[in-house]
Amino acid sequence: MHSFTEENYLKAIYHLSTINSLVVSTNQIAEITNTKAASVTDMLKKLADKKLINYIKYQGVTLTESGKNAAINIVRKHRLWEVFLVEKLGFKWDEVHDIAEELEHINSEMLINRLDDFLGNPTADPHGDPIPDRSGTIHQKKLIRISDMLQDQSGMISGVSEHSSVFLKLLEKMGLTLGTKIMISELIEFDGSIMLVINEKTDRTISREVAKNILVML
Amino acid sequence: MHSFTEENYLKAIYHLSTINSLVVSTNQIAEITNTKAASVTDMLKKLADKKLINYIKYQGVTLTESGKNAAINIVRKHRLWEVFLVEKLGFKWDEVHDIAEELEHINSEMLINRLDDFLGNPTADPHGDPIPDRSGTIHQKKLIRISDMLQDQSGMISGVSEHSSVFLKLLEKMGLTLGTKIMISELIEFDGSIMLVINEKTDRTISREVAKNILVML
DNA sequence: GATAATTTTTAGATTAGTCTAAATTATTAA
DNA sequence: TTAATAATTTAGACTAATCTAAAAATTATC
Repeated sequence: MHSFTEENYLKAIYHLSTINSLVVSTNQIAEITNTKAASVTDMLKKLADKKLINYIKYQGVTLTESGKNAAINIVRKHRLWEVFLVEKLGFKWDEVHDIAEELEHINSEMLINRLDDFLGNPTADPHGDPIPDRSGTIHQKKLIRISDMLQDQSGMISGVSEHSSVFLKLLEKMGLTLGTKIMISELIEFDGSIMLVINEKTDRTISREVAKNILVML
Repeated sequence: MHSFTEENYLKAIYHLSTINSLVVSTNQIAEITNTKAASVTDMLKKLADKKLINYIKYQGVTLTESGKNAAINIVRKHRLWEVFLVEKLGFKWDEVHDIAEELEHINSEMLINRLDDFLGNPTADPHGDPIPDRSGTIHQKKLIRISDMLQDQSGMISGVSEHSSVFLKLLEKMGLTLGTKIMISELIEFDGSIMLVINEKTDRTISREVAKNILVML
């Protein structure tokens, strides 16, 4: 098995590689792992020795097949535990991240597969992110940002691209939680804010910044 | 918070202090933590600095009030997770120890109290060991070993003092699980083995070694 | 109560993960 | 296309937890 720390680096590299380019830089990793670039370099050598990443000095890293599998497995565990915390223990969607960060490192395939069954094999976590199945396959639905929608388009809120508690609490307060139906009633030219109708009833205006972080299934 | 390792030492000291004397020796700790005495000495200094133990060189250690609270909290978490694994995920009583060893270090009071409620505030784990309540109080029932019972005495199996998978599987096979009623039908002088009647029906003979590790409520 | 055996501690090293500061390589911009 | 800037790596050091071997203290034994 990989150490707690190695797992966190793999996860970080994986997440970064899904955002922009597949190739991830030392500084990017340092930033999201809250470490310094020098520490990252040390760890990259170690992960490369274990054939979990492809690493060329000064050129950035990509995950190998085996590194990617390890990373996806951690993501699977993280998201299943989040579902458990929300569905079974009654946590709110903005409260589960830190606890799941710890739980994701518990090592037992049997445990995680039984948890998966216990939860009814969910396909998405409380933030709408897809849960990899036990073979590592991720069934990602096509989602677009509200900020990319056109006038009169409608859809259902199915994910978020910002997971901070502040943001999630705000969505809650505005009634913009997962499963909510929305329709774009107007695009405000002045500041890019967007007016929408929630569940065919309520009117609401959201800032462009908020709109960019809400993902909708058309 | 205390480190993973510190927690394991506290737990070890706690368990040892409940077996024989309250005062625990360096070598005893080394044995159950799978480390060497020299390593234990180092850690004892650290725990003493943090006022978690009372430590005098060469004289052994006892837990302070704060050390004991920390230890009991870990025991609480361990046992609640064991109940979860057995009751909710369908693990057998001989399969849960190692996973609970990992889960017991997850740090969140809210998590553990919600888990407690989710499980219906159980008072004993799958091996019959008492679960400390959220204030740290342990309601230990009076149990005696089968090996200490007299001819014709009867009672209900309510705990075990040996937690190895081999032993637990054996009990399972012999029908001597928690909740089973037994009656001592004969004490064999020759080898100390014991004949008993299970649930007023089945006859069975168990060795003294097995009898010493089964706990009964009269 | 002196000596032998056992237990415990100290000394000095090792490994994983981290850091700062300096050196090196890559990128940007004039 | 060279100089400045930014990113990355190396060098050397630190902390937590561990180890072996040797020294010191305690306990047991005669």
